Amino acid sequence: MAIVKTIYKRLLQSYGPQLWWPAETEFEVMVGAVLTQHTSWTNVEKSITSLNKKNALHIEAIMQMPETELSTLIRPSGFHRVKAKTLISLATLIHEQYDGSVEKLKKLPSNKKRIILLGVKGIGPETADDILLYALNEPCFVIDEYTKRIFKRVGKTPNNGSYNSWQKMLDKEFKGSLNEMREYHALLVVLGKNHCKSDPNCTGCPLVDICVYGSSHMSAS
DNA sequence: GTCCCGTAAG
DNA sequence: CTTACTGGAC
Repeated sequence: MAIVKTIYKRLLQSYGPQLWWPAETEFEVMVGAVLTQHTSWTNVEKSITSLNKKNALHIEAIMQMPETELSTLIRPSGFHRVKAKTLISLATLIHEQYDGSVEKLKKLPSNKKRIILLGVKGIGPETADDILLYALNEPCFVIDEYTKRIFKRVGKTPNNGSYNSWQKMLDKEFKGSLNEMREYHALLVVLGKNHCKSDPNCTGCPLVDICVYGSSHMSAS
């Protein structure tokens, strides 16, 4: 079986369904996707909690909130000034162009949705794909640092290292349902946190035997 | 001091 | 390509 499918099966078997994204609403998924940029999820949770306490985890509240107040609320997530601008731009876009309805956004063709998201300053390809996958029901491969690191070590790398070439390579080899695409990204993140860190910990990794890096780093120890 | 589910700007 | 953006956990 092709390596990309094999890895999915292994990870699902090892870790079970992850049922991502952890959020109450689709807009909350979007907020979380922005806040978790280069930031650990535990810090994002602090921000989400603060926003919830202010009853501010919805489009109108974010849109109307003074930038300084919002940036204070999301402080634990880091890059808070930049991220506050991004969240206000995103909320304003949905409010003004789509009647404040995520459902309207969702109904647009997938390529258009992606272009719209990428048009928001502060939303790049990874965040756009997170939002497409977990908020707008659009199956796609999210290419984050974990994904690249894991597939590089396993021995599966695209011709050039661009975001698009990674995505094309993986989308081509794994045509999954929406739910499977959601699970795959979640499972790769779990593997990245548990084993495939920048300083790798191959002991107990469910992929050691099929990983180029893992195979050459387990014998000696 | 290093690492977090990055992005924009120079 | 490099650097700025930022704070919290370990």
